[in-house]
Order: sequence, then structure tokens, then C-alpha cells
Amino acid sequence: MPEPSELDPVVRRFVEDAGTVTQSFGIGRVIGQIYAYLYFSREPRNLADMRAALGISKGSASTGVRQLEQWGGVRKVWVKGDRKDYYEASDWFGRIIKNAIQDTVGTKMNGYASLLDEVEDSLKKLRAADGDVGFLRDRIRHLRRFQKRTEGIWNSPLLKRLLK
Amino acid sequence: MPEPSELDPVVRRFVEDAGTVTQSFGIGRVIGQIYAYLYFSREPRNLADMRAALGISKGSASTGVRQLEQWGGVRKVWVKGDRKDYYEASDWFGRIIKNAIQDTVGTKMNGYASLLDEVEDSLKKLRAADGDVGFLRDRIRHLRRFQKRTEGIWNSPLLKRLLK
DNA sequence: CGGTTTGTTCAGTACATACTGAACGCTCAG
DNA sequence: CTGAGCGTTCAGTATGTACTGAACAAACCG
Repeated sequence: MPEPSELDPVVRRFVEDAGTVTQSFGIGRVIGQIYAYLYFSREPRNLADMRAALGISKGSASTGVRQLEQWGGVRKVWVKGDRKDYYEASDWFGRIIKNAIQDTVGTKMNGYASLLDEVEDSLKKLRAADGDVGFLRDRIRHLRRFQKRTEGIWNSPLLKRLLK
Repeated sequence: MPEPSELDPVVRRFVEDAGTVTQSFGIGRVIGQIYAYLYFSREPRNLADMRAALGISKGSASTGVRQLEQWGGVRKVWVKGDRKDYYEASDWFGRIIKNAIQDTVGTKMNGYASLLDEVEDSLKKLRAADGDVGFLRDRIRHLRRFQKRTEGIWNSPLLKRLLK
């Protein structure tokens, strides 16, 4: 692994901190580092640049930048006369974050919703008179209400506007 | 470590899934397990109960429940004639989640805001003519705008109502 | 067609951190 | 005052996972 090469101290600081932030969010330190590096680069950069500037491995640069691309955090741009892939950062933070959340949390939410469906179904077949079943059903209904609510908020045009 | 004792299969399912969810959010599996267990208990439970029901250690039960208490996810209740601490779950999900986010993310946000202050200050003293400084300043201004915006959203009465 | 340049994949590991459990301290009952 | 019961703490460990780097695949060039 190469040492990270020279970078403007201010930029380096942002790179470090962005890495810490993304790591603390559980999506890996490299993601934040790459994004910050690109965000503070006036020209597009390729994988070798990132490797040199950040001191990360080839593999990390590749997977990291691809992850960012999937979230719309980064765009591939053509540089004529060069076969390498060049990237530049998008500055549409709201959209990036929304995509990332959608991708990392959204799927789990759906899974949780279907768990509720499943359990509610299986409970419908049991005798309502049984005390414990009544209690369970009640708690689950409460959960379901909250799940519907958050779903509604997530899809509301209001939130879309706020993240614009 | 004791084996988890008998639990209603439906409840056990929720306990498992809640544990997975909280783990995937980076706050530990035990948090979700304890909360789900209490949420589906009609009577308050003590640490020994949790230990027995979930198969976790005494230490985990203690620290986990205290964390939950701090976020308002769990209340300590008196059971007369018993010295043990008993807990019951709050069902005010919105508030719990808001507190948890405040606690885990909020502080980092503040740290990031002061990083921006700091860097903006140090940049003010440099010559504006220098091309790179101009670029840097621009990007940082863009960041600052976004930071202000999210801050505003977070404190908006609108969000407070949604999480009510 | 080889050879070179560039991006991807994936088994191995290095690292962080959630959890365990024993030691400790506090509180109350007798 | 003494012992039992209960909660807390924290050093040590287990476990998951982000990262590395070498092997591979694909694209291009002479």
C-alpha cells in the first residue's frame, strides 16, 4: 500500500473527516475519502489518482467508486486520448443521501413490512379469545401503524422537496 | 452464557429480527433484542429475565437497557416488594428514533459544522486571487449551504410533527 | 495475434468493536 | 455489622467486515 501523496492540507482534512463520517455510518471509510477527494478536485480523476492521493488499494478504489456511482455521488466522464475511467463528484448532496439511504435501509424496511404481513396472517387464524394472542395482535397492529406512517413520510412529496 | 429460554415463537421471531435491524444500524444486536422482548411483554421485566429469555450476559443486559433508557425507549418501573430494577417498553417509536439519531448522529453533525467554521475562517485570511483558493472557497460555501439546510430541516416543527 | 494497460473479483487478513464474565461496589435485610 | 442480592464496570475475547493485493478478464494498440 502506497503512502498518500501530497494534498492540500485543507483538502486532506476534509478527506479524513469525510472518511470518518462514512465509516461511522457503516458504509466504509473509503467511500467518504474518495468522494471528498473528487469533490475538491477541479479536474476529473482516475483510479490511479485516487490510489496515489488516498493511499488506498486498487480494489478499494474500484469498488468504492462504483458504489458511489450507483448512488449518483459520482459521474464517469470521458477524457479524450486516455483509456482510463475518469470521475467527477456530483454536488447534489440531497439526492446522493437519499439514494444511499434507499439502497442501504430501504430494502430492510421492505423486509420488515413483509415480516409484519406474514405474522399478521398467521395470527388471524388463531382464536381471538386467547389472552396472549389478543395482546400480541394489539402490539403488532401498533407496529403496523408506525410502519405505514414512515412509509408515507418517505414517499411524501414533502420529503422529496426537502431533499431536493 | 445460558441458552435463551422458551419464548412465544412469534415473539422470538421479532426479537431476532429487531436484533438484526439494530445491528445493521451499528448500535448493536442486543439493543434491538431487549427492546423487542420488552415491547412484547405484558408485565415489566428485570435484567435476570432478559438474560434468561435472550441468552445474553449480565453485562450486556445492563448496558443495553441503560442505553435504551437514555433514548426513552424503556422506562424503569417500581414493583413493590422487589429490589430488582424492572423495565417496560415505550411504544412512542418516533421519539425513540429521534433521540437515538440525535445521540449517535447529532454530535457528529455539530463537529462537522465547527470544522466548516474553522476552515472558512482560515481561508478568509488567504488571497482571493489565487485560483485554488477561489475553488476551495466555492466548494466549502456549497457545503455550508447544505449543512445549514439540514440543520434547518432537523429543527423544523414540521419534522417534529412527523416524528410525533 | 502477443503485449500492455486498466478495471474487476475474491480469498485472506487486519482491524474495529460488541459482547462476555469475573471482580467490584452499593444497598438493604436481619 | 455482616452477608446476600443486584447492578455496574472493564479487561479480554470473539465475531463480523472493510480492506488489501494478486490473479484474472477485457479492451486496445502495434
